[in-house]
Amino acid sequence: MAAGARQNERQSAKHTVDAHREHEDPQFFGIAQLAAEFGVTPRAIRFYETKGLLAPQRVNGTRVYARRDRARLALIVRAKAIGISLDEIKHYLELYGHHGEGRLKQLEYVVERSGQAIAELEAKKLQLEQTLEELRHINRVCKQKIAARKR
Amino acid sequence: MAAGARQNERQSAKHTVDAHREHEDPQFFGIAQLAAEFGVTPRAIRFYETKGLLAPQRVNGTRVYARRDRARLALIVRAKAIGISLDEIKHYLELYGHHGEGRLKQLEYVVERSGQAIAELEAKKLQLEQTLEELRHINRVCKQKIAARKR
DNA sequence: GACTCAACTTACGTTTACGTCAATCAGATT
DNA sequence: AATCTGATTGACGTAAACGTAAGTTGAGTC
Repeated sequence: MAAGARQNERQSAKHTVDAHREHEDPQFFGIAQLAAEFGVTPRAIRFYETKGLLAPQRVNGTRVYARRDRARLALIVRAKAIGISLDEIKHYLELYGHHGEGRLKQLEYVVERSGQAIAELEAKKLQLEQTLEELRHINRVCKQKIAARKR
Repeated sequence: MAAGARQNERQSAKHTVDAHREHEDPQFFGIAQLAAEFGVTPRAIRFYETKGLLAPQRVNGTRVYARRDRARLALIVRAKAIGISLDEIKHYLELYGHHGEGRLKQLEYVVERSGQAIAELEAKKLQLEQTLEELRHINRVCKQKIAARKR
């Protein structure tokens, strides 16, 4: 992964332009690029867009993702991995978006919502740790039994 | 919750029997009881059964859950809260079931599978911690901004 | 200007995890 | 005996999160 950065080089009229961009961080990304990088399908990314989680610019219809969009996608993928629904993720993303410029009322709202989100995730974390404990116990016990039999 | 233990007392022919059982842990549970205790619907519990996650005894067709079944349900509910699919949960439950009596081959299988499960859950935990960090950051920053405005 | 190729849209199919509804049936109550 | 309660079994419906297929469009290439 993260292989989308260095594409196979081809000779073309714009290779000099490419050359002087070679060591910059890419500013924009295509849908397939991001899909490969984050291990999701382009279809999924378009789906997130229909759900209002992403809003890339269009260039003649083609989606062009800026680094902000890339960051949002990263958040989406991580949140999904934890088991958060897209609807919830949307709320989280709104938190990420609005904590810069808002009025006092808005800031307070963000504090409240993010507080809630933190509490919920911490609860999940506890559950997760407990299941992990139990699995580790099983693992340990079985290993001991195996060792006991080999003697 | 956990209110299923003390039911409203009623006068009946077996109140003496009830009396001498009053301070024991209940051995068996009904479907509605467990549903209330774990915050799921009876229909969901039956659904888990069709998926092979539970196998309560039947008394004239009525489901009667022993403490083992109750424990399994507890595991299911916890695992679900983390975002594990029922299919995966089924595998986990098989681990819980078989780590007592198995042959060496089976023990080794359990060690391997539980090792995998542990690795996956630890990955999830890392993701979760990162999202938590970010949310805490947002929360902190917003609180500071609010404090700054109030001065 | 035809071709290619990637990306687009529209629409329908699929899987997971249930909910809802209807009919039924066993036990307990009246 | 009739009724009421609580549980059971299908059958069907639904929402989320995509996948798949079919046809379209736009940007470069020859």
